[in-house]
Amino acid sequence: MSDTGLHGGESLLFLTDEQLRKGIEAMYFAYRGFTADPDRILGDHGFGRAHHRAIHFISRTPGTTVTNLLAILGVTKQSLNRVLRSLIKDRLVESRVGRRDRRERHLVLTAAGAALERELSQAQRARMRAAFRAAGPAAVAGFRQVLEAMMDPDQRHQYDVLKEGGQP
Amino acid sequence: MSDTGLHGGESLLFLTDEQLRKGIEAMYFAYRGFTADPDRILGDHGFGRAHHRAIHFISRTPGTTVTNLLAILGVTKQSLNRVLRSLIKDRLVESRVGRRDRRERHLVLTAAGAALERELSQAQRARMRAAFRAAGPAAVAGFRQVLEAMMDPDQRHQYDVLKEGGQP
DNA sequence: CTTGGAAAGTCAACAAGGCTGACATAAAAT
DNA sequence: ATTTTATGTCAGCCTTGTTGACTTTCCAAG
Repeated sequence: MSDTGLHGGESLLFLTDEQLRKGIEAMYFAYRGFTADPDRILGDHGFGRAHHRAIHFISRTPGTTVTNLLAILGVTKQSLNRVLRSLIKDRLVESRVGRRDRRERHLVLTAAGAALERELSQAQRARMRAAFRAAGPAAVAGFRQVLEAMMDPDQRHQYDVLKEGGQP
Repeated sequence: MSDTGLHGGESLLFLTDEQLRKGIEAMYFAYRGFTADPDRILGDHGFGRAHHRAIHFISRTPGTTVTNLLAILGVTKQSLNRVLRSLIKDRLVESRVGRRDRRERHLVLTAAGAALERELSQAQRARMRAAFRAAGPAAVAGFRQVLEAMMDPDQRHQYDVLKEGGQP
């Protein structure tokens, strides 16, 4: 652990149940704000949050396979498949049969898909930017530290792979 | 449009699209960790996340009315009613007719309801505590600042009312 | 080469929990 | 007496999760 520096008679007041409860409620209300703008946009286009997640991660790692996406999203392939099918039908995502392994489907956004992705991520970034700016760089660093410590190890791994990787 | 507003000589590197994207993904993966433990417990008991939210806020403000809960949770009364009905049927929540205003229903947890609430909140606090401890007090302060800045104003108001209030 | 299993993806059906709309009742407010 | 408010209920729809059964494709052991 990151040298908690909590020994001797140090104050652990930030670990009281009361402080934890505030953290829990902050997480709950903030997440609703976090998803509010994309949800509105998606509703206008006739999609849901599940579509957003697929679009986001396909945009992040173009050409990813269904199995890969499954690991990131942590849902069943049947559930993902339904979402993917509607995105493909509406020409936002293209599914390409793998060249080496023809069982695989490689997923990429079409121009229309990329346009929706931009619309969604711009809205979400705008809110995040406002929050970051209001809180300042030091707070942002703390925010990220706590969130990373809160992830399940598996999810944390998915996050880390994306974190620095990006599109090479 | 990275580096939206570099003025003066100030470094706004923490507001680049790349940093914002990491914040967005951190929020997504962390929220999954945040809900993972309660979801497991709820599944064992045959309830869902919606029941958890109701139980949590009834526990926080015992005797609260349905309308009040509606404002906090931001769902329709039909949706909340379905959840409440099953909680009442299973004797986790008690609905008491208002004394002053007999249209109102005041909601309180039964002993069984309080027991489940403890089980859920202990699990959730344990994870939050581990994350807080790993990140340290300064990070926790930043975490809360960013989350509060990310809330919608209405939600922020609900949060503030609860924040200091507790049970009077 | 064949065959048997594993991996990738698809289809069908069900459940939870959102939503809207319409309506009922009781009590408070005017 | 009338209107408004708080609550509850029925019916029906949608999204998004689930499990089970199935096909296609690949690969490796015989």
